[in-house]
Amino acid sequence: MPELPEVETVRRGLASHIEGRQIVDVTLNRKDLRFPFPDNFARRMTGMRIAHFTRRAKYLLAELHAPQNSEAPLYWLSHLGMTGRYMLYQPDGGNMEPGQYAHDVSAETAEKHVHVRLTLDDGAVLTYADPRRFGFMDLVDGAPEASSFLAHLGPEPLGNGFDAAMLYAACQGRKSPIKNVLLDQTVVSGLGNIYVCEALYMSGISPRRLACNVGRARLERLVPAIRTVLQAAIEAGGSTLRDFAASDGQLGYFQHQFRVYDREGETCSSDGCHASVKRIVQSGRSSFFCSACQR
DNA sequence: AGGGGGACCTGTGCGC
DNA sequence: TGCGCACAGGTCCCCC
Repeated sequence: MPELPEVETVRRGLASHIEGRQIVDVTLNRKDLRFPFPDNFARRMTGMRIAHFTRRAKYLLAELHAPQNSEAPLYWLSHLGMTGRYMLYQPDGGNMEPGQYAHDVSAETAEKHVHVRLTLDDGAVLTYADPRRFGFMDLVDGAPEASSFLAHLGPEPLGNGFDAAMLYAACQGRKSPIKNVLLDQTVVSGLGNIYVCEALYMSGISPRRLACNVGRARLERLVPAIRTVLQAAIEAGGSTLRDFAASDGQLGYFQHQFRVYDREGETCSSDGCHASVKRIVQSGRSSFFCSACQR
């Protein structure tokens, strides 16, 4: 469940429960996901304490420390691919699954694809399920930003390094559609198909417009639109977290409403517009937009 | 060098 | 009810 807001929701949901905990057991049900697990993955994780659980783009990062020693930390990196999901089974029965998503398979189906199981020192069990196995995990020694997975990522879209000036620079000479540029994780990292469609709709820019033909004024609208769309989705995820906290994990489906994504044929939701939402395919992926509002 | 298309997987939902 | 096809949040890799 992959875009930045869902990954951030997973991070927020799990962080307070796993930070400070020691990993007492790691079980792998297979030797690979998208890539093989690194050598001695389970052995290297076992006994470590989870100090911080953070996010970079769509990656989750756990900083692990060996107890009673001050060696440099080890970083556990994971990416959810398209269908990865974490479940936390707590000893008091307050189970939780943060960050569910509209296209998820059922919980029962996900159960059949649990590939990793961590037991923590408070008795909680953290599982990772991933039916399509596009997700992956790695262990990183030293600075995680130097990892080959993170080294080439562009700035965080919600951070200070992302603004209209840098996006304008990135668009110069780019003959591909603006949509493709926004999906390029080396330009800005964390956006995916859904929120790019939503942000382009919100800022009135056609997904087909070539990046080199998007003027400064449009980019000045696009950047805050991206931020607004992501923030709203994170807040919607946060509201589901509260539902989960009060339940046994069966409630709180991710209810974020999309304005254009997956709404082909529906009437455009902009005031006074009676056009219908179109779907086209760009670089093999669906784009949803209003050809009247977006130019 | 940049960009497009295929590959990696399984599940789901639709039309016939 | 069953079968086949299209499609799904991502990104890596090859080839033009």
